[in-house]
Amino acid sequence: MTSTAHRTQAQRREQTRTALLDATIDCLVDVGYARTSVQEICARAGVSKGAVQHHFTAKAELMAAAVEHLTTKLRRQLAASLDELPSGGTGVAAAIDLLWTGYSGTLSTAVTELWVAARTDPELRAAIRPVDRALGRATLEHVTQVAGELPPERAEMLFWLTVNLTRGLALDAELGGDPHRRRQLLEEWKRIAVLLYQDATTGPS
Amino acid sequence: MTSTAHRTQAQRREQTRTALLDATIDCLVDVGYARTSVQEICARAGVSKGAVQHHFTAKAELMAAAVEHLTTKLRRQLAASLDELPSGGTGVAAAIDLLWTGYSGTLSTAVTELWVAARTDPELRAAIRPVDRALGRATLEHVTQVAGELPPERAEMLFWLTVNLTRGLALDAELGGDPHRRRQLLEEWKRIAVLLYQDATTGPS
DNA sequence: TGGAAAACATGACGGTCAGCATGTAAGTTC
DNA sequence: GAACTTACATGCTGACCGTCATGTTTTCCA
Repeated sequence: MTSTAHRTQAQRREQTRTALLDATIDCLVDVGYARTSVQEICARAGVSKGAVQHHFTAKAELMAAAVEHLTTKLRRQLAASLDELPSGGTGVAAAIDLLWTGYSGTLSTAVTELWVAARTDPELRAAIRPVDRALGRATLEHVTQVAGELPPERAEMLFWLTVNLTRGLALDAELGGDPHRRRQLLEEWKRIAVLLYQDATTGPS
Repeated sequence: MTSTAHRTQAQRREQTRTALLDATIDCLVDVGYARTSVQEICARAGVSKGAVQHHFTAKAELMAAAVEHLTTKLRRQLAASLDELPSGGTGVAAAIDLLWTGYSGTLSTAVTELWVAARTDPELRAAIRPVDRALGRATLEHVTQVAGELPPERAEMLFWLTVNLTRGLALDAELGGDPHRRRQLLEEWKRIAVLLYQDATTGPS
């Protein structure tokens, strides 16, 4: 951790800025969007309300910045779990596992909070949509890179099915659904996906 | 609509109570959980804050009651769309459509709001869990009744996969994702499910 | 080395929130 | 029809919210 002695202005700025954004994410995960107040955020970040005022003109702007911060973090995490995979395309099942770990972590929990909040907040929604779409495309690329050679149309279908299923499962997990059943469902889906993969490569219907 | 003249006490009570609960649901759908205040609710219900105070000791209790109100409404809606189906088991695809319409309406939007809020609110969570589990079981029964004769284990698997996929799709819909793609994904999933159904009946792996 | 500028802290303001005390009207009971 | 209970309305209170005006510290530059 960088010391507090003799930091350049850019360093100071960047440091408290990321501290604020990280604190915002923590807040979303811990207390939810409804109770994510500026006071709570800067309490966790260890700065004053004046600081957040200096960096972001309004709370909405902070949230918009948090969205970007979140997606870059998610992308980084995705890349990291990609590196951990055994080399070479390890198939559809591995790709699905990848997506599940990506969509079931704390970062995605924060994303879900923002998503649901954005439904009734046009400003936040406008901030989220492009970033999320970009993340989706990037993830699709990374995943197809792992999944092996599928017909691109079929791969995209499988990807979006998996993403939406995973999001649903993540929601279930958030509310303390049965983890065993989730595991079972995911395994079943992997079986199905592999089966479909064979269909698509050996003989398209 | 019942007139306001000469209502019995029980009628008065029930009337404003449901008015409050309906207003709560409207509020959740329109402005989201974060901005669902007691004032806003009783403004929509056309009653005063004293009324909600009289019926529910605290806001949390109102929300808990709203959860029950919601699930009973959902159950009613499910039964209604069941009646609209052509008689006899119309297969897996019809069952999936049924689930999709159930999970993509405004009622489910409200449920999602409460769900996400409940993640960080133990009290609300405790109120939701049992009711939601009961709804899940009831829905499973109704759906299997439509889906035709599947091995019960297989049917339950398909059911939960569909539910979670549908919830993910509903989330996507809430944020203004591409409706065409959602339709496409749902059709694809129906194709897959029917395929699996054949597998399960003709020859289990 | 001293002044300008950026980064941050402090305190206050208007507004809204949930909860409560108290008052009023409608229905019930005798 | 009068006492009584229930259903609801009104108005207040303390707390918290986001925002802003103003002061203080830190870095930068000449």
